Amino acid sequence: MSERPLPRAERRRKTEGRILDAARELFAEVGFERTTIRAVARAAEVDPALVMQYFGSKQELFRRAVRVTPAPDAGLDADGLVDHLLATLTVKIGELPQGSLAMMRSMLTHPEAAASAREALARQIDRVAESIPGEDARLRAALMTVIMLGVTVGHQLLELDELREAPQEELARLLRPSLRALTAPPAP
Amino acid sequence: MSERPLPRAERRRKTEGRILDAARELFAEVGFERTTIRAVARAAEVDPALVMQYFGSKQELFRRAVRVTPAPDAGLDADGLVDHLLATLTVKIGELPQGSLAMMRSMLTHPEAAASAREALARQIDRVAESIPGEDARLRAALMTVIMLGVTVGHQLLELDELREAPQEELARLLRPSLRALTAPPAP
DNA sequence: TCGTTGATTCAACGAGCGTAGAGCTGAAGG
DNA sequence: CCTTCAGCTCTACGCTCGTTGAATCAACGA
Repeated sequence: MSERPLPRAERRRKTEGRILDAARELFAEVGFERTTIRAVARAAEVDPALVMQYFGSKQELFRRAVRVTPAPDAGLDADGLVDHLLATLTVKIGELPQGSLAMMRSMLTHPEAAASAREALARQIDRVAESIPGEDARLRAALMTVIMLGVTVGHQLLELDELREAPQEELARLLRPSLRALTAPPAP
Repeated sequence: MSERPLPRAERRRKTEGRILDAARELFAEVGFERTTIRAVARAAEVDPALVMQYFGSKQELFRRAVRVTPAPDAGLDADGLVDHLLATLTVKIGELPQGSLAMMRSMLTHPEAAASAREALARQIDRVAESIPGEDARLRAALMTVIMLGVTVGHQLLELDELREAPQEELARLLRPSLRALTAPPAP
């Protein structure tokens, strides 16, 4: 059997990665409160104390695990924006970065996750608002954002049958008019 | 000072009510996990053991506290339905029954709250689906429901500034076209 | 080769939790 | 007035959690 001893640095990197993966998965599945350091350690096949040594606290582990990548997208016109949002939804359905799921799972019950979610949503609202014209663009952008939030929560976290069973393109097709309705100021 | 000793039955009723009110408030504010029996007891000015005596377990206290009133509404046509949903939103903004908030707060992290939320949403989807025509009525009803869910979560639980600042009628006005877009099958 | 250092584990602490059972107290009822 | 009993409190058990400091072990540098 080849028992090549890994170099120290690489070993450390891999272990830390295993811990972070395990943490992300558990946080996404059951949220911050129900995820225990001990369970993370077990899943990563590591001693609980090691998790503390590497990350200092459960809070910090959560912070590191849910680091959400801030969606790099350029300026779009209103129609392109809607397509972009719906595409995001499609991605989400397939395999939304687990870090985001972890944050969303905990955002209603964990103060820091809530703050983090508010921040991420505010960024998204800003981006959307830039792409749509009209007076109350920010408010309409917020509504578009929480609509996407509702769909994602219902689909990914609550796992509603009706949404689970529908193919992704169908969801996008049905949702498009609802989002478009918010890209321009409504007729009085 | 009038120190009229209350009759035993009434005293009991009032105490139980105080406990349930305190529980509802705490569950709505911080969710199931972070709400402790001890904190509920403190808020109700009662001994923790009494809470157990009355409700048997924290789980059962939660069940009793979040009993959600199942919205009595009759058959409506599509337009009436949209107005009804938006009116619900308006009510929610003012003072949504705290039991519902408590359930929603915990639905992502507490298994039983999740089941309860799924059930409530399924009922709502059924009711909405009955009022709209067309082939994939159920799916469209589900989307309308999660849209309302998203708005409520963003507004009531995450307390997004953009939604908090807007008057309720404005929200309803902007949201109406998005919901209407789902009451009929879309043009191919 | 050998001491050093960093990765990893062991064992335990202190706190907070849900919960249980015995005990107290004053209204109810004869 | 005295007994009874329901409403309520006191005290404590057992468990799990996050966290810590010492101990172990293997890779590294000289």
